[in-house]
Amino acid sequence: MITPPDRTPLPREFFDRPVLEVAPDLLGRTLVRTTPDGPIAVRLTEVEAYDGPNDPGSHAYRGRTARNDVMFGPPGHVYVYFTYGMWFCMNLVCGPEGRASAVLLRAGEVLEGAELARKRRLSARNDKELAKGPARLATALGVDRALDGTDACDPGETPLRMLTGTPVPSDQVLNGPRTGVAGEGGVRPWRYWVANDPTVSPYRAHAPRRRSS
DNA sequence: CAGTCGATTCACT
DNA sequence: GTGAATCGACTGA
Repeated sequence: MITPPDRTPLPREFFDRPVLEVAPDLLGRTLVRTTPDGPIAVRLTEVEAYDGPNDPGSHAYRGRTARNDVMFGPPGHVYVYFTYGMWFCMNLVCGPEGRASAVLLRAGEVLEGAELARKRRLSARNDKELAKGPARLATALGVDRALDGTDACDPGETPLRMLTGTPVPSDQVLNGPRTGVAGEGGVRPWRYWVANDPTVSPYRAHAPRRRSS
């Protein structure tokens, strides 16, 4: 249940800060996806920071391309990418504009619209797994490339909005190496999660794939 | 223009 | 714990 004070949209200034400041501050916030069937609301419990120009793990590390274009735009917009041939993951762009930094939304607790999320996440064995992992989160919310570039700060009838929610006190925020990131970029401790939260995804190191033939 | 591999998930052993 | 699924963005020739 979301109470009125927590329904306030996060202002753009919230995202117009260094990504390492924004990432932990997003924990406990509410992400709302509006669909024709109704809203789905998620409390964020796990995120990862990607800092464009300095970060070998970032999609923006090698410059602007058609795919990562949104990362180079204004803060507060949603960057959605397609990966492993079947999944989508979503990020929120941080400031300053043009730096191409963003926060990957990795997991959350479904607060509202669980019936809708379950229909999209048939393999989930319980509700804790509905949004436990970045692609699962996007799937549960019905987020795909059509939402790439959406302004999450727009107070109007946007399909996706970030609300104030209930920020997590910093003594309940843990951090560590990023999940699945190759090379030296992986060791940066820029993954943040809520301590002892059952919806946080398990850590996995980057797994290099065997060559075919 | 072909080769490589990914900010992952799921089914199985 | 291991491997398959699946496709398109990016790279380098």
